[in-house]
Amino acid sequence: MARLPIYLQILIEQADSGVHNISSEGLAELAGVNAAKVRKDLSYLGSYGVRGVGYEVDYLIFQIRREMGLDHDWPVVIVGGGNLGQALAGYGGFSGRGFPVGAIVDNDPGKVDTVVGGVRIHHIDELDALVSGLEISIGVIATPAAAAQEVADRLVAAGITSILNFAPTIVTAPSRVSVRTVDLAVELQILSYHEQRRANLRAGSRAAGFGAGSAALKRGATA
Amino acid sequence: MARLPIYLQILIEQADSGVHNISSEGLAELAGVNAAKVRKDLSYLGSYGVRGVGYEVDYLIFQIRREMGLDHDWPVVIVGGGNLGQALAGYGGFSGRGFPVGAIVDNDPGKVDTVVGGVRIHHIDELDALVSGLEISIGVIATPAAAAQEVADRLVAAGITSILNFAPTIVTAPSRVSVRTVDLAVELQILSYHEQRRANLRAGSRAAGFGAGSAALKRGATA
DNA sequence: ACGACTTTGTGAATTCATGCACGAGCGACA
DNA sequence: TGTCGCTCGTGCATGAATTCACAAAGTCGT
Repeated sequence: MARLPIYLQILIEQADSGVHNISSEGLAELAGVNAAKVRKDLSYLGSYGVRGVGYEVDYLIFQIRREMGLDHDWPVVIVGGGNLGQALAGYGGFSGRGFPVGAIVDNDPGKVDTVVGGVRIHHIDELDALVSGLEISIGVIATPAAAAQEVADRLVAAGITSILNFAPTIVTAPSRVSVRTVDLAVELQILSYHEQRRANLRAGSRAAGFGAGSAALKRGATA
Repeated sequence: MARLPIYLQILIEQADSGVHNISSEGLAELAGVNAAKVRKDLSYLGSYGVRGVGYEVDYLIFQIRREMGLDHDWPVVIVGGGNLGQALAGYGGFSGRGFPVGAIVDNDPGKVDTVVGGVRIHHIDELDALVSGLEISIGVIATPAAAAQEVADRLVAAGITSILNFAPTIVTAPSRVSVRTVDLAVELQILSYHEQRRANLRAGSRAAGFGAGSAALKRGATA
């Protein structure tokens, strides 16, 4: 499930705060979800809870880590040494959480041999060698949108089986390859949508005295 | 819905390629979803399709933009002038898509007055003035996890109504404020989970000759 | 040692999202 | 102008996800 990382994060925070046991209710509270959902999610991993007591934080962390494959590092290769690529390489949040940047590649010869975040940029033609040499299975696309699909194809050809795409475009890959796209602007657009809905609601309730502001505006605009 | 930004993106690409009309089927194909889903999603905006023909791309773009509040810019304030904050400020993907960086603030006096991505860093104490002066309603948290909640509180106090949180922790805010957390490492963890599942499946089928690799491993580890 | 209390794990019910199938409307063409 | 073909909009069924509710199982106090 996509919620396991969230639980894991909370559990680690709790462990750091010296908490040894946590109930499904407590965990649900911190994660902002339903307690039964937490129990179902965790029961999917096996029966690691103790009735009347709760879950032992450390053991649960261990089990989630194991289930998610976080009991060892997964080196990643970043494609694209531009603004975003450099930021990701310099951003400590990757290495610090089990995803060290094994390599950075770019197609611009001018960028090759530059050092970013302690890692030297290689030419993209060396991708295959780097991937097999460092046993990398995760690739990060930090290129402009226009290049994203071609990069994805090259990553797949090099043997990558998981792709994290930051380019604002949809990339396709064979079904055996996992692809996740994170478009930072899309996240903002979703917030903008909420802002707009709030604005519509305010306008709607002011104008018509009822709550269906969005629908009212829609009809009003087309009438 | 969370799919509108994806449709929008595809539609803009199509418009740039000179396409004037698109059917729900065509759009579904490009978005990698079901055609009926596309029609339902779009019908939620109103009846903007023409039977027998499809949807007029430009008009649909206009309508989605309007519905999502993307018909005008939403300036954002970035809190945190560190690695990530600088990267976000320098990353063109924000300004280019209607979210110009109106201001950057940091609590480190040493960073104040530095210029990043064309924007000068202010001290966080000026947050209120900047937010009201520039009519900013979206805040971006690019600080370490430990500071995130306090920053969120200050953003809310300053009048921000939407928060995009890049810190790897859960931040809470009043329900009138929208919060989205994007934890880059969590995205990688989800990929790692898929990698692990693939590995488990391979191991499971090799060892036992059936597909329930994950469950088999689980029982094996606890027995 | 026993009973009261707490919390898990899970079957059942409900809600939500998805996909199908088809009627309705529009353009094209004779 | 009438008919045919195409595609939208949407009621209905199916399936997944979420929530409820409760028995089983454990701890703690006496």
